[in-house]
Amino acid sequence: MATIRDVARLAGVSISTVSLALNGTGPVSADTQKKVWDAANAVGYSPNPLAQSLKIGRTRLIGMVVGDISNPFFGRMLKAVERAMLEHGHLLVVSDSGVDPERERAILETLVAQRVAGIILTPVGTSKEHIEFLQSLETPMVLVDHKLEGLEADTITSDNVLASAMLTEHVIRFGHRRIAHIAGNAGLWTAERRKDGFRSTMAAAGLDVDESLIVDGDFDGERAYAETMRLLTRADRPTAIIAANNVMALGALQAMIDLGFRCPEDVSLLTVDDVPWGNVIQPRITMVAQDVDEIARVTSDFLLDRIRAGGAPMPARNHVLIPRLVIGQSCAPPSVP
Amino acid sequence: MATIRDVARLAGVSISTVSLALNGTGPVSADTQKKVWDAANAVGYSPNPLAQSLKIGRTRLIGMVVGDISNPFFGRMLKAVERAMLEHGHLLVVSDSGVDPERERAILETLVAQRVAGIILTPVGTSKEHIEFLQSLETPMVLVDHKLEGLEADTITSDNVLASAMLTEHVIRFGHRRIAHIAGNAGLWTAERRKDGFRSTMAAAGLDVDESLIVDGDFDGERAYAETMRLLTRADRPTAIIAANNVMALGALQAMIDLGFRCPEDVSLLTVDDVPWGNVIQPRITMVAQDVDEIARVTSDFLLDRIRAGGAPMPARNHVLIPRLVIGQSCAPPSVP
DNA sequence: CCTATTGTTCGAAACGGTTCGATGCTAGCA
DNA sequence: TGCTAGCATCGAACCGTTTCGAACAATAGG
Repeated sequence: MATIRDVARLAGVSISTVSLALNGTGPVSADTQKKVWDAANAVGYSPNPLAQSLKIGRTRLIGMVVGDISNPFFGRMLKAVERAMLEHGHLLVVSDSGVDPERERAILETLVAQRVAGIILTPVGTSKEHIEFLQSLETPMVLVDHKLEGLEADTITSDNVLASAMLTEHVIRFGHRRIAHIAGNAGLWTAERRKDGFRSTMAAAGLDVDESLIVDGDFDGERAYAETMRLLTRADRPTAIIAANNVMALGALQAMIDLGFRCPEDVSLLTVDDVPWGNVIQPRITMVAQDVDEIARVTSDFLLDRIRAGGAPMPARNHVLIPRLVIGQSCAPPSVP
Repeated sequence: MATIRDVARLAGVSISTVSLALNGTGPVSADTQKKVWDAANAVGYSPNPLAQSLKIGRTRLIGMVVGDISNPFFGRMLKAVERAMLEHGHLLVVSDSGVDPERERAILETLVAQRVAGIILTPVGTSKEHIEFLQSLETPMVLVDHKLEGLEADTITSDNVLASAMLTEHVIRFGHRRIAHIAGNAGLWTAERRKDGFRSTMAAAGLDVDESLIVDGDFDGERAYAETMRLLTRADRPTAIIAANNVMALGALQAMIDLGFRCPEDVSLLTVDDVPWGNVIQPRITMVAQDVDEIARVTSDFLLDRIRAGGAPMPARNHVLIPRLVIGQSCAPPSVP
């Protein structure tokens, strides 16, 4: 591969002049400018990003760390973010933390060692040390989906309380009283907020919350399947289920089907987050949807702004998405009132 | 961040000795060894990968370029590959070529400039120049899903002819005669082979192939939706549809639902590739499935082998997956024989 | 005619590692 | 005792850039 020296030799100037000319930094006379560009084209020169990065101290890589890469919700976001970043000359490094704080931390350390330009993170660690660790990172960072109390950072989140409140409100209006909630990982901000929204709406409607109907599904399809099995085989089974995310809703639906329950005739089902190919799934599940493209756009914008700022202190911004209720066919009045 | 010089100073040795000791290359006495390690731990040293890569000439990054990142099939593969690579100290850079050869080429050039250690590619370019371009790359590379005639490279593919042959055979046995095929992008190896399998099986069964029933769906859900709409509103509509991939099958199913056709009573549907959450979709679609984990494993193994070989010539290996027919409830005898 | 100014260009020092040839030292052997 | 091997360590070059202060020529001002 041609180096800056080859260009300098051919153009008959020093390598510093080549650098100045090609980067447009520093004053260079018009004809030198031309000589250098011609030489660069002649030898097919393109600068070695490694050498540049070593000198500059940072690369043009962006690290993206999420809990579960294979969640299709993430896939759609990934696509939009990747495109936006590529337009600005950034490449995307993706990693899966497997919802494991230890792993998340190890990956982040690797990314920082790699001198990535910025980090997009769906944080799963919530301990005090973990937050201090995140705070200590110099790298520009935006948090998606979760928010961490006590961490000063840009965030893009949904109004999670509102999201599950909307679902709860909706299903209550159908006359349901025994409503189950399949929650996400205990301790995770998003999961807790959705739980809060469920509880407070139930309370506001004057309904007792049976704590045994709030189960932990770990944002995982299999786990949700098992928990739903357990819920629906109880004598006092719930008449409606609200899942805290799409994957768990599908797990729950699977369990219903396998047990021979009809949805919505026997059990109503609602979920937070869009379901992949939701409209070919029967019944169409009633949900609150988030605009993935909006998330991707804001995430990219926030991060690019911070990168441009070059580490200069910036007030943390917080973008809250307003969820939208999408009515499907998965809700009906309870069969046994 | 601590550099090798800090370690050398603290340990009272030269930086070359530190490098030798830490990397285990070169002879180092036992107590020097210890001094160096202690010093390294004391200052919290970790080598700068940029500096290493600049010297070595390659990074520990792996580039992965596919046609559509957001395809859930890819998401599952990504997860497995990322994990395998991380275990070997590699990070994964993902890119979406959008099934555009120009874009694919630009991305590959960027990756090569970045000195990635290896490339996983789902190639979409098929022109002669494109193949020559790929051949000219020095970087270790494996091709997934598609194979390019005339390109000497490791490949992981399905027996695509067999895959669609199995589906065609299956649906013929139900008594169908007018069978449509929604194919992938014209010219793409995988798409053509699947088309071949369809045609040859029809011919072998003594059935005429109505060429107007073979439509181009570009491996795209929306496109497939539109084409299915067109197919099913014809007077001589087909009684069965074979989609060349999962996303197109879902698009086709959506079209059927929207037109008020019942599946399988009115139209049978079959597909190549697993469908995300296929078992909650009604009806369960009959398909030939590929083992994603096997693809991911073999892909990682092939690439890691090549990276280990350090660019030394190796015969190209070719792994062919045998597809497995998974019977669903989306096939029935034709309603109008 | 000398100096100050301006506009270009250059040399050299980083950035943080790896690697190879040279060097110093000790031990073994004649 | 002198010579050679062999082991451990070191110095320096190098990977390919950026950047900064210095040098230089030409022009303007006094």
